[in-house]
Amino acid sequence: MKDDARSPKATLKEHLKTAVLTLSMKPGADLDEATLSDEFSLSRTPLREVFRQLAGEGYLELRENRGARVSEMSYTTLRDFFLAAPMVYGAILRLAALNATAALIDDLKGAQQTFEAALRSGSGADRALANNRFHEITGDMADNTYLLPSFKRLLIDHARIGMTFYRPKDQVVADNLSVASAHHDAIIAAIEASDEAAAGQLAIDHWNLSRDQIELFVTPAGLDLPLGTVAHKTPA
Amino acid sequence: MKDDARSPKATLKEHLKTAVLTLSMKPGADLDEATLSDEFSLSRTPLREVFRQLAGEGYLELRENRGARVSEMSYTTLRDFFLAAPMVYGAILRLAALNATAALIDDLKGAQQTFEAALRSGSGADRALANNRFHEITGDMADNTYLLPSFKRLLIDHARIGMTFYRPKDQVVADNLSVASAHHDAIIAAIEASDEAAAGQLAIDHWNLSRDQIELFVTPAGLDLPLGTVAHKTPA
DNA sequence: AAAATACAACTTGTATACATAAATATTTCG
DNA sequence: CGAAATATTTATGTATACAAGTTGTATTTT
Repeated sequence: MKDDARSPKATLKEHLKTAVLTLSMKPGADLDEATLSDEFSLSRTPLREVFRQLAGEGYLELRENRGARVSEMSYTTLRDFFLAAPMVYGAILRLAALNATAALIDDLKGAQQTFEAALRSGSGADRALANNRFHEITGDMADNTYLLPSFKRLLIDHARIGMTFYRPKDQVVADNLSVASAHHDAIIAAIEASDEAAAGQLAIDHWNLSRDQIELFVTPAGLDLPLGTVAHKTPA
Repeated sequence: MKDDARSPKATLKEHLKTAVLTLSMKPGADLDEATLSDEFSLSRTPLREVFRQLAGEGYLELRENRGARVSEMSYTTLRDFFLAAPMVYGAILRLAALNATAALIDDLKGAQQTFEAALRSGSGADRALANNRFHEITGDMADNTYLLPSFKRLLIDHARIGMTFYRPKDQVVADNLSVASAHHDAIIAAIEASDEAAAGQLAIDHWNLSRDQIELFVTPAGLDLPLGTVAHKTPA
């Protein structure tokens, strides 16, 4: 299924993937066949095939006689995610260090430049997409049929988690992002040097950073307000 | 997509999965839409949707304008497989030991009984399917969205590798199978006791057994025949 | 005789019309 | 009024017809 990038089908697929990753379509949101069919000038038959394919890749969920919706994120998601991610990503980066080709290393450097550009001047969505692209390439480098399916699902929710727990005004968050960018550079170096052990360790470090950021978000420092300031509704 | 088990669509899906797992459809084999459409009294539209879904799960591969074929197994398959399998299966069994419900433990025991019955009197395909079912249940127990996709792909090729490297006449193979069955019993015990460490170790042991059996198959003892027995073509 | 090209048969992709199931609004009756 | 039953509407599932692309074969050309 290597779609021509210009076909309406490929356009739709790209659009939906981006929308899911950037949360512009929220988890659980319903997809209407008729509407999308109109918007992308595509009949329902190929549209539904795209749904099924994206469901297979983990972007959507299909329910019998009830259409498609964006994959849910529940409160067990984060736990499942951080259980699986270090292991899978560690394996991916070790294999990437062993198997990377010169061409893919170039791609990875390009993706990192795009990521840095997005850090400086892009939107949150731009940053999430660029980061996603960077990691996808490491997956290509690892080139293991059996690890990729889980890795790609992790990347989907990695992007969505990043979008969820990002607060642009927060200095700590900004600092974390530049650390993440430094990680990317170190990952490139380890892969280029075929340094399997370093690559594996960087995977762990990278996820620890993500987890720290989420902890900051979930358990913030309490607001410093005296009790008793809650507004009461005036009786009619 | 919880299909009614009686719907022609579900029947087709079941049939194709089984055929792929048991090698009754060989890796790389082409699937003809018209023929299958006839055989399962289903029009091409839903049939193609099933193709796409099975492609998402790793049973089939779709190629633009060239229909579907059964997923290939290449030279690198075995290597990729044994790289990923111990890690993923180890994680699955550890999580299964932590999360298994009583209902699923019952299911697992039932699957193991079916497997033993197949060992005694079933065909190679029966055995592969029963074994596949057993491991699928451990995946359900682990209940981690991110690990399951890779695990399920591993199970597909585990079944196919088992079918490929099985020789019914060989005593060593038969012995290995009864060891495998003993592993299953030990796995059930570890899960029931919530013994995470034991479960993880059993995963390793189980794959080592598989790998040994394949080595036996790939590098057999040479045939003991003298040189010089090659027949020459008589000149005309 | 070998290569190139044009044609024909077949396969896949898409659109549309129809069938069926779910959701919603309406009516009926307690 | 309110709850249940029923009609209406809307959305999903399937079949079929047609369009577009691919493959194999026959013919032509060198």
